[in-house]
Amino acid sequence: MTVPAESAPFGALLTPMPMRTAGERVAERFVTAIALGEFVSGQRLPTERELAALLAVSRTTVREAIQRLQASGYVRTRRGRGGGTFVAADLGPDSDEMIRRTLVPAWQELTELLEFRQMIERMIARTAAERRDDSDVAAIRKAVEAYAKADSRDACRVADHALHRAIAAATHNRHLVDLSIRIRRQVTLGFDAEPSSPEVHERAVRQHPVLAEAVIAGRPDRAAQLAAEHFSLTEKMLRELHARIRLRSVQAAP
Amino acid sequence: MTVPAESAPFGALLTPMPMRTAGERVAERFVTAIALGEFVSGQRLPTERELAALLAVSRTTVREAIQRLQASGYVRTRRGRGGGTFVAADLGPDSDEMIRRTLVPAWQELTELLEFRQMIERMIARTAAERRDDSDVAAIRKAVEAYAKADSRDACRVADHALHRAIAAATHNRHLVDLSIRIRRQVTLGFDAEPSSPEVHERAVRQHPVLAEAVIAGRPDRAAQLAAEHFSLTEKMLRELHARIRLRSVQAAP
DNA sequence: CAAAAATGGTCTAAACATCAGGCCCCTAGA
DNA sequence: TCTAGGGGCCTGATGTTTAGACCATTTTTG
Repeated sequence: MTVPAESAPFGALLTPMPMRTAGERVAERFVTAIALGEFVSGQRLPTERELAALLAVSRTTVREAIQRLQASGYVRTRRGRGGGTFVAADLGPDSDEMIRRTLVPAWQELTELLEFRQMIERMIARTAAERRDDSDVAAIRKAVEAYAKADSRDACRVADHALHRAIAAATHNRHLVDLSIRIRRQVTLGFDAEPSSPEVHERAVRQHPVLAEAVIAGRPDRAAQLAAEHFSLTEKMLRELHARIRLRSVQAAP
Repeated sequence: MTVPAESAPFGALLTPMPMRTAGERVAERFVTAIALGEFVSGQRLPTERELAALLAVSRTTVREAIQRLQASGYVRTRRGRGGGTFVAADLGPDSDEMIRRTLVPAWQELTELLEFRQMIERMIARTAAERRDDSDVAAIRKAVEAYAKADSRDACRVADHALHRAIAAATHNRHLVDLSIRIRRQVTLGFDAEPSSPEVHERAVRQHPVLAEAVIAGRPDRAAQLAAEHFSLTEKMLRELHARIRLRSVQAAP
């Protein structure tokens, strides 16, 4: 097999180097953090000067990132003493009308996304159950306890994220962890956080320790099964929400 | 567990942003590509002007990268007509040492990436076998035929890509398709081709139609199994490279 | 009430990165 | 010898990032 130097030697083979600016990358990091609940609604971010120091970047760059976040509505800033940059309290759609505008066009997309997540998380649970070591077990146990203690909605969200992240970390594969986070971010931004209802929350509360125990006990098949069930919750809720909205929509516009 | 707002309020989110220049990143890409055998010893790289166009980067940047590669001894350049940049023909006794210096820090990363791909592609194959419809089958058949007809190395790459993409498409989930493509890009570090050797290619040629048939026949478990085997090839190559380097290192420094 | 303090907002000058393009020099092959 | 195809080099323009000073606004404090 000779190498033809003419046909398409490297034509389709070399890919452009992505060149994003520091400001873009910083902003992206924050969007992810906010979507994941690392910063809860209303929370104040560190001051621009602190952020600059922590991120090892100039204040100008930090400001560029923050301005992007403002423009996208993720944060608001207040000036003066006691001011700062705050995570927007009213992230995402809250009225049915907004939900319809935001959600319905993306219905197919969201369905695929949630299905995708279910498959990925299933795989993560299985792999974690196969590979977890003592420190993973400790981290998962800690996360389960934290989840049990969470009371507010934000706290739940944070604890939920922490738990699933601990499980993902037990796979010892950074890409699985990143993918899990990325999907979660996408799901979160698609709604206002995860859609939640009392019964969903209740089921989640029951399922979490069971899933965690399956991972800890090293039972891959069971963990995978439980994860699949667990992550079907959101999809179920979404279907219900969709049905409800369509119903109201029909009622409202005869 | 309350969130201590003082001790370690933020996780990995507020760590320094790495800031590498374009030249550095381009050079890294080449080092990895050379180490994985994408460019064989003595092979001529595209001209600087071509690379600039392909990588969507200025010639200055390409030159900076090439100068780094020269300084590290990976490539030599010859001027004048018929000249160009050539992968060092005698990646001599020091070459493994150099490769190790550049690559070993990324070794864990590469291993995880390939492992990740294996898991994802396995899932894709299984899902495709479960969901393929008639048009998917037609597309896969067509891709298999095209692959059989491919003679040149480049044609093989293109056909390989097309085949795996057709299988991914049969999952009917856009995210799986995107992820598959993204991983492929990452694995080949922008060279849209696998690190290859004759025996790897031979095995791939044998495995492709079998995998395709399993998907077409709707045998999820078998398809998953075959995909896992198929995508272990690259990982195997990497392991061998790793072993070789470690061996020489031990021999050289008793 | 007035001053101080803490914050975001603005500006400037400099260093650095990147780019586009032209021109020079070197060399194999016609 | 001449020429085409390659790397080597230079310049000027533009964008990015930085450090730092200073301004504006608000809360707290004396």
